[in-house]
Amino acid sequence: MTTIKEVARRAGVAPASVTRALSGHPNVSDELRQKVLAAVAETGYKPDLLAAGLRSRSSRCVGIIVSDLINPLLAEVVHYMEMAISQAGYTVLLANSHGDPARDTDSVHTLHQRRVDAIAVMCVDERNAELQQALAGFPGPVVLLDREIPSCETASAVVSDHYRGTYRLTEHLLEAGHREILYLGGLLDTTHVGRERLRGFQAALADHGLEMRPDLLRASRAVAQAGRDVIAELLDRDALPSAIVVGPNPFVPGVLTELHARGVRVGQDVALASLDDTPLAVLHQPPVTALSRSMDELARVAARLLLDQLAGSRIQPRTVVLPVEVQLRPSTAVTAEAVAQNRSRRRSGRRRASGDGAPGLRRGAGAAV
Amino acid sequence: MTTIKEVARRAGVAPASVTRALSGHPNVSDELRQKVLAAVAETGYKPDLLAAGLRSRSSRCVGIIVSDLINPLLAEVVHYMEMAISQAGYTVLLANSHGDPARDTDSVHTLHQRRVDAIAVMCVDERNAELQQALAGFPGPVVLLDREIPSCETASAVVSDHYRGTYRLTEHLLEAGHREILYLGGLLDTTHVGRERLRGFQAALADHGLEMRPDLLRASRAVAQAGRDVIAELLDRDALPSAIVVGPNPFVPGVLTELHARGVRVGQDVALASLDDTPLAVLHQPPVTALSRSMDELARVAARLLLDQLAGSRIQPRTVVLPVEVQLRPSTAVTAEAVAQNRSRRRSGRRRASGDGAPGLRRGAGAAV
DNA sequence: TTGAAAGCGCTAACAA
DNA sequence: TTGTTAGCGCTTTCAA
Repeated sequence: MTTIKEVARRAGVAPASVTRALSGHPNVSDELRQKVLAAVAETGYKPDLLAAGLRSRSSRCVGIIVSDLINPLLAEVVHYMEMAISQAGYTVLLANSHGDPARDTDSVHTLHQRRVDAIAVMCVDERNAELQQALAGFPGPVVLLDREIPSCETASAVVSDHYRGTYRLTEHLLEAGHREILYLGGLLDTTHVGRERLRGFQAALADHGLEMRPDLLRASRAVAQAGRDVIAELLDRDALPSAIVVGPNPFVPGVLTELHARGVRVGQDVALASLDDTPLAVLHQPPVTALSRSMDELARVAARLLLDQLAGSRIQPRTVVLPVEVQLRPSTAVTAEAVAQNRSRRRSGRRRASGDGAPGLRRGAGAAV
Repeated sequence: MTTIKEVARRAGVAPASVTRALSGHPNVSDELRQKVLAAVAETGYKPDLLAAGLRSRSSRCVGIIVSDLINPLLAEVVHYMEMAISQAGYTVLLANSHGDPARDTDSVHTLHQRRVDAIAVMCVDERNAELQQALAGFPGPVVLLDREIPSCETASAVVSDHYRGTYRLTEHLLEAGHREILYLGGLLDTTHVGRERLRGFQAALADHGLEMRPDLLRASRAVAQAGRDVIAELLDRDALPSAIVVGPNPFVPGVLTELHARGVRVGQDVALASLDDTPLAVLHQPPVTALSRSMDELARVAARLLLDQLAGSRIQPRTVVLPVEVQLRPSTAVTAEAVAQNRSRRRSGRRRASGDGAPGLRRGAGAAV
């Protein structure tokens, strides 16, 4: 590997002049620059960024901590953040927590040791005290994405307006007469997302004179099987409510799979709404009502915040709230009353044609409503 | 930030002894180790990995180049690779090419300059000469994922058996009597995936005495809109064939959207198969036949190859081929004959109820087959 | 088993 | 405008 010394020797100049010529230093003569560029071209010299970082005390790297890259929505955020970050001349160090809060903390330490200039955080558990401490000890700017850590005063945050989105989605169900609504969320209190969504759901219920029923509140890590299990269990107990609000997008396939398997018709025997929008929600028959938001925008705003702070503008850390849209689709175009009728009609239909293999609500699940 | 000097001073030992104590050097007395560990605990010392990397000539970082992280399948590979790599004590540098071949090359240079110990490559265009040259100039191990660069003798490769998978999928359609099959692929010759899939498709045709019809071969970058456009154009020309093979998963939503919009019933008015499996393919009504493979396994095998080479076992670079499964589903459970019948029945049906707004094949698309 | 010295490759600070 | 010198924080080498 050619070093700066070798280039300097060939060009007949000092190593520092090579640095200056290559880094666009203002006071460099054309002649010197020519000599240096020629020597660089000859040798194929590429500066060692490890050494440069050590000396200049800036690695020009940004760390991204993500709770679970297998979630396409989070992958999308990383995608767009990487775009903005690399465009600004920084390289991304990626740390994936795989749903384990301890890894969040480890990642901050590792990134710190690798001397990244800034960190973007989509952690598993924002309440984790060790994580908070590790972030507080990190010297550079920190931006949280859909997370909030009030204790961490050096951190900016970009969040979607999950409260408002979920409130309006729930309101839509309540206005269709639904009084028993299953809320199937991710971990409810580890992140801003989980917390605000549940808060929006509860507020909408309260404004319609309803309380959250503990038996209709389910939460678990955002893995597909969980969605399936919850629906299966409710159907087994003949306790499927007339409407379902399902949170993190990994649950959606599981919920739909189990409903199909049991012959429960979405949009007829149950109303279904998702708090994340996906191609599946759009293309399912019937299409599924969902909350949508721009992960692109989330990423761009977060990257801008980080890069501005890195560029030295002494911007105060701040919180940006981005809008969430309700995408109304046929899966919720059914009133509670219609759900009850559909279920009882199917029940009696099955009785008439008893013993046939046609799919239908098992064990008269409609009676539970 | 505490440095090794400060720790050494506190422990009353030499800096080199701190390194030895912390790095598990064999010849270190218990006493010295205790003193060092105490000083480390007191100060919260964390070694500067930039400096360590500079001196030891190994950054303990691995670069991953990915053509487009927004593709959930690629994100999944990155997810599992990161898992294996970080478990081995390495940190991942992520470089996303956003579909631009020039960025592939840039990324290799950047990662090289950042002194990563190895590179995993899912590039946009494996034929790119600059990329090949950049990879050849990289001193560490290189592993290609679903890519092949014969010229690069230092690179291992892990590929899925796209040829065999696509062959069998196509055979399945041919056996149902389909003779006009649209092949809607990604860029056909820039990667092993694209090339092998097309080769498998053509081989299956050839073995049934058919040639590839240029008007039934479409290719474009793997973005959603492309799928939609191709179907729209074919329907506009009344030229939709009886079966469709659609390649990269981003096309699938577009294809389905357009078919739905035009009232073409998948599995009745057209047979549809996808070369990538997704939750959408599984949960679509009717479910869509697709090729599936384990991205998890792909990633693990690739990571193992890289890490083994890093661990010094002088393994020859080699190519590993992983299996691809055909998931038969109802979307292809329709013969060419049935497609023709369905289309003409719908056509006459529409004629009887002419002028109504019901969805149906426009302009008698069935006649084209 | 431990310490002292050197130096990885670069850039900042200062001097010319 | 350019060169010289020093040193970022660590690990390696060599000597004790």
